[in-house]
Amino acid sequence: MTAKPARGRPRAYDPEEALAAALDEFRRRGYTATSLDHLSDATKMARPSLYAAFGNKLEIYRKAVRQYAEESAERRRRALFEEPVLDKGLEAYFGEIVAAYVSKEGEPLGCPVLSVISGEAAADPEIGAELSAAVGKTDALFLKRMTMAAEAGEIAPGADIRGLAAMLAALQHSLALRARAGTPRPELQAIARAHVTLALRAAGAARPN
Amino acid sequence: MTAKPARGRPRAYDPEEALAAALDEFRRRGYTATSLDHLSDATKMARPSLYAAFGNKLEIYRKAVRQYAEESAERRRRALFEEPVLDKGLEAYFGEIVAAYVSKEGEPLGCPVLSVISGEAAADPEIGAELSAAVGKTDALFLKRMTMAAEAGEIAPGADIRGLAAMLAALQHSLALRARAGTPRPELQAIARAHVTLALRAAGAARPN
DNA sequence: GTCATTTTGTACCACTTCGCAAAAAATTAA
DNA sequence: TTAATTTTTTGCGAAGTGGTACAAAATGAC
Repeated sequence: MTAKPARGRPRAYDPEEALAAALDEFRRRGYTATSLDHLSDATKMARPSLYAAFGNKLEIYRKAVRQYAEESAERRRRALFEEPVLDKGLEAYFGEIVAAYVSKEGEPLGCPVLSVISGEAAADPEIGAELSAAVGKTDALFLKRMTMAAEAGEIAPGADIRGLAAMLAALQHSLALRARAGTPRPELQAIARAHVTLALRAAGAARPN
Repeated sequence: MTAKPARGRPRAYDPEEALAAALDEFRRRGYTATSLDHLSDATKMARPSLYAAFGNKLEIYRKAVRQYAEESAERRRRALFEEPVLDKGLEAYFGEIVAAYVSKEGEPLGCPVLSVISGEAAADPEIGAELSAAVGKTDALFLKRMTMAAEAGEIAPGADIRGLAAMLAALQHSLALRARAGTPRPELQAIARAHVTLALRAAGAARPN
């Protein structure tokens, strides 16, 4: 990843930083309310540069989300799967989720996807697809983990694997929404813990507490 | 509620119909993406009439939501409380929720509040308050119902009342989001049923099935 | 009919929106 | 130096934004 010497005028911005700044802007304002001028200010790139580098508004958003997902979601996936004990894996996963849904300054901003494009998803098919894909990925993740847990005998035989996965996804959706509504971080953590505990009890799991 | 003879030129619109049409527009497009022109078209009211009748955009939205809430949320509240058996009450409640989150034509549009203003809630304090209030009302509703159930001995003594209430609220949040992402009605129903069943099991409730 | 009253319709305001064309600047290669 | 290449900068344009002023229209009261 060393910088190539390039040929023409060197670019005055770092694409990764720019996309991170753009995502932050989207996260604060919502998709539609974020204008290219806002993005231009946040990234310190002139509008035509933005356009040349990333494309139109939707493409900027998509690229910003992809960068975020590759960095953040991967860490969450590991938290969920590299811990063999289901209870602890879920604890770690939702710890990462809560951390991701709160800004560095502590503001509960919610999810860069769920909390940001929900409003536009019904009217714009492309954005609808984006939201649907995000939901689907989370579902698949939990379904896989619950299947693993069932095979490992961590949850009662005959338990409703799909239902349990959906129940955990619901927690994630709820955390995104609550964060967006301003619920502070400690409360989000408490909600996550209680929900996981109850879900495991419903699963007939080996009692953690 | 009979129409008063009034004095000046009679209004050419029905306020209730206009607010319903406005809410539908908000629901389809999201808050920011819905312009006064869109509302003007949908309600067949000229923009100045809209303004004179309901106020600015945010007030139009608020009044449209209030009308929806008074009509729809009241029915849900009754479904939840007038059925003494917890299981059946929850079934009825979420049946109403799913119905409300799908349009008459069958399009899964989500919640007129949760799915519509989530994007704007972080940037605009007034909208943030609106979202927060909506979340809080649902929480209070479930908390009250679970407290009743505990007193009636429908759930295990010492059960986590707050946690269970939050878990049911999470289902509602998840249904709003999934509907917004295009999940068809039968699937929403199935998700709701499974979630309620699992939540009741976690509560140590009298087994329904 | 005439007046007061209320709603409607037309037109407009200042501002913002996305997107782009074209020129200027900064660099490497020759 | 000159040429080639890439990025930045300036500025524009057509459309849309929320909001409003003001005259025209439609009614009941007198």
